[in-house]
Amino acid sequence: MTSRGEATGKLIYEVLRLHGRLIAAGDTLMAELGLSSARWQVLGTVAAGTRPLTVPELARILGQSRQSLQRLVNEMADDGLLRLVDNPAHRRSPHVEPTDEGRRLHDEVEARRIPWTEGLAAKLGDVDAAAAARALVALRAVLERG
Amino acid sequence: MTSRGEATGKLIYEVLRLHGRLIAAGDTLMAELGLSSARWQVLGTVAAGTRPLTVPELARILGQSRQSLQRLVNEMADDGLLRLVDNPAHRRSPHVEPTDEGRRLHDEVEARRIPWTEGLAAKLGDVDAAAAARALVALRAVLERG
DNA sequence: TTCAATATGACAACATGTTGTCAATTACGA
DNA sequence: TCGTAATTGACAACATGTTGTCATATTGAA
Repeated sequence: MTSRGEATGKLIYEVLRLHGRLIAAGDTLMAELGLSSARWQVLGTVAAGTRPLTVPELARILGQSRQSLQRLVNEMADDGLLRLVDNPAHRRSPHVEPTDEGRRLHDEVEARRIPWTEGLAAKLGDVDAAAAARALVALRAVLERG
Repeated sequence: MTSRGEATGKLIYEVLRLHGRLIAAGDTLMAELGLSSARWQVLGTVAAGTRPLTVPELARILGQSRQSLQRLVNEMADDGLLRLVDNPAHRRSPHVEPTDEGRRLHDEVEARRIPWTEGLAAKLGDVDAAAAARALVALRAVLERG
């Protein structure tokens, strides 16, 4: 094992370890809103997007299976957070949009997420989060290519 | 939102996006061995450890709930991969150890994981994976404290 | 030593994620 | 244009993860 290999393996291991703690923290932070981490991730992606997305596109962005996202989106639509609107470019695959209630909830998510993130950033001191994020983007790109 | 906050938020978002792809890649890589990502993570942590671990310790290391790990460990013990041995320091909470079959499987996991990781590392070019891993460790430490 | 707080295993209910399958639609090259 | 390959939604089966609860064991402070 080369030292570069060791470092990459460590990075992957840390991504796996961090994930559970981020989900737990997110669930706690948004519990008052009745939103799970899975749901505010979807809401955030849909609400922040500049262009409308279909369910399969959402799944690719979030790195999950098409079927998982389909079910989650259907449930969130049933709950009045999302709306499926005609996609002129594809008769079968509608665009996913937040409803007014979805947008309102997303605003509340952001109102909690931003100060929480700022708190983390402050405690991170001089850690270069931007460089780390770029490394993760690069790793994701490699995984998506191969 | 400060620029440090933005960077931390981006880092968190990328951890969430990357996780699904790593699980998928791991499942594919180890499918021949009949091991899911959840199982080879447990096997790796138990097999690599210098000291024996209890189920709650494993859960804390992997960032998951005690109950999830308990079930997974019980199932893997039923399948002959793990063994629960008396813990002199705690009558109720036994140590989790790999069986011979578990160790053999772990060796095969490593025989697949290492070249796969080296391949990723090579494709990552001059990305500083070690620095990124240190940033994730720091972020995890902050989450675990707060 | 005693006793309250904490930790642990077991179980249940549920949310979230995976794969596989199928029919229908869409995309694309010959 | 035609025909095949890829995409999509729906459904089912299952793995993995969460929380809550309970009884029991362990720990630590008075």
